[in-house]
Amino acid sequence: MGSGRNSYHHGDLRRSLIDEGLALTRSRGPRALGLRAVTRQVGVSANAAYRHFANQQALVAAVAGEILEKMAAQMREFITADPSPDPREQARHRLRAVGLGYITFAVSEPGWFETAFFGTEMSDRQSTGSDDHDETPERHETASDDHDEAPEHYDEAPPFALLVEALDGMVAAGVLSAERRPGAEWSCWSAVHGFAELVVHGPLRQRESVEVMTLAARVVEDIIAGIR
Amino acid sequence: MGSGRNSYHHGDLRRSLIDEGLALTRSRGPRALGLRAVTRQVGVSANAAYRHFANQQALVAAVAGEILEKMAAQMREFITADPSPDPREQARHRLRAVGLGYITFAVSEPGWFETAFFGTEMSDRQSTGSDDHDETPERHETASDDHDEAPEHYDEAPPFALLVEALDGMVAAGVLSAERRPGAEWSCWSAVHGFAELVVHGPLRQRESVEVMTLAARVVEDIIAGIR
DNA sequence: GCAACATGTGTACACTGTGAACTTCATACA
DNA sequence: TGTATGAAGTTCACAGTGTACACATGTTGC
Repeated sequence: MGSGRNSYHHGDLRRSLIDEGLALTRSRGPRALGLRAVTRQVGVSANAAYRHFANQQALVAAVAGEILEKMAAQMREFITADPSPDPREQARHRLRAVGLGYITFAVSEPGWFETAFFGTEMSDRQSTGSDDHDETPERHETASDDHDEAPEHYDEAPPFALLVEALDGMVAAGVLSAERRPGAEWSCWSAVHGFAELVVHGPLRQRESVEVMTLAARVVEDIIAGIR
Repeated sequence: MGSGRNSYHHGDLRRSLIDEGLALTRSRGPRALGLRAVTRQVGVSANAAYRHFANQQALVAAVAGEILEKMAAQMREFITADPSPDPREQARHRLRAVGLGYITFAVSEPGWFETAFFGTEMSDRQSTGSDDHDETPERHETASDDHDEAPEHYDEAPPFALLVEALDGMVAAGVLSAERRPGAEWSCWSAVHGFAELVVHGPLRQRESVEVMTLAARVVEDIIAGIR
């Protein structure tokens, strides 16, 4: 059948829940992504979500995954063709675009950014807090019964892959020496992610976005110069 | 009288709540800092906390403030006297120590680090979510415009002040040019905070701490080289 | 047509933060 | 020496949360 919801069964509830999760987090961040809130919005009972997600965290992880895809897509748009014929300058431009694209996404979609990187942390269940100290042996990852589900693998996330590509391109173009290549992703990722973090819930929060992007350009420039 | 709790009144409940908050967040992060959990641990009713804090966020903010003090203290310990007589090298060493001290704190006290920078975000109340029409009966507004509540001033936080000091020292020592000084704090803060973030809930989470500190040294070196 | 199965509903429970009214105690003042 | 006052802690209540369990409903293979 089509994706209508004219009857008892919904059609594609999983898709609808994720879509509504995207809408909620876009405007109000990860704390708006309650299990009851999402199901209420879709017009379905709260427990219906458990047919498609092991728990709330799994829903958040699924939404976060789609946000990371959107982020990578916007970053790719950011990497337009470079007018410069010099491959050295092209490689540098590409790396710059990766960094600025990352930050641009965080600035223009703070709710999504927050959800992608801190969403699952926000929705943790409590653990009784009994007085004797426990070592918290949690780590129950719900075994990922479904196909997708890559909740915490930032290092496999599409934006990270773009960064790695750009850095490899730097080496290929001869702008970055091979022995300084390993570890460079952590410097770049740290600077760019840290800056986004400062914008989203740090001291740069209420600054004008043009001022923010000026500072962002400085940060990106500095870290590219720093990895050498 | 002393700080005993032998009678109906507690003595210094505010202090005890913060101390217990520090203990809880140290081992289990900001999500363990529930209002009921803290008061239960102290042995007092839940609403007793409201005599000392406007709400849960205020408690978290108070705990976060004390953590930032501890962080700055550990960073200051990290800045030991430099054997080098060269003031240029001293200034650089100082900046390096600020960065590595910051990261070291995050690595050795992840629960505290998370609480200091993300604690208040974790405990936000929801707002009904029905963007349709609201027929909520009269809602008495608490109108708490009265007392301040400034929980988010990272840029006035002690660790940030240490960074600014170190950068000014770089200029004074002639290692950093005056016209590249403005904005340099954002580059450094971004790189260091971003790296700490990757360690605390990013892809570097379960790496050995010696390996983490090796990578940290690289990041700090890169960003110092980058600001020029 | 009917069993098996997947999907959505209803009820219930243990939690949470917080408001309002009540109780206890320490202290200033007659 | 009382006694009013007010700060500090208690109890009760309420709305809201995630989720476990039993049940209802619709789809699909035989």
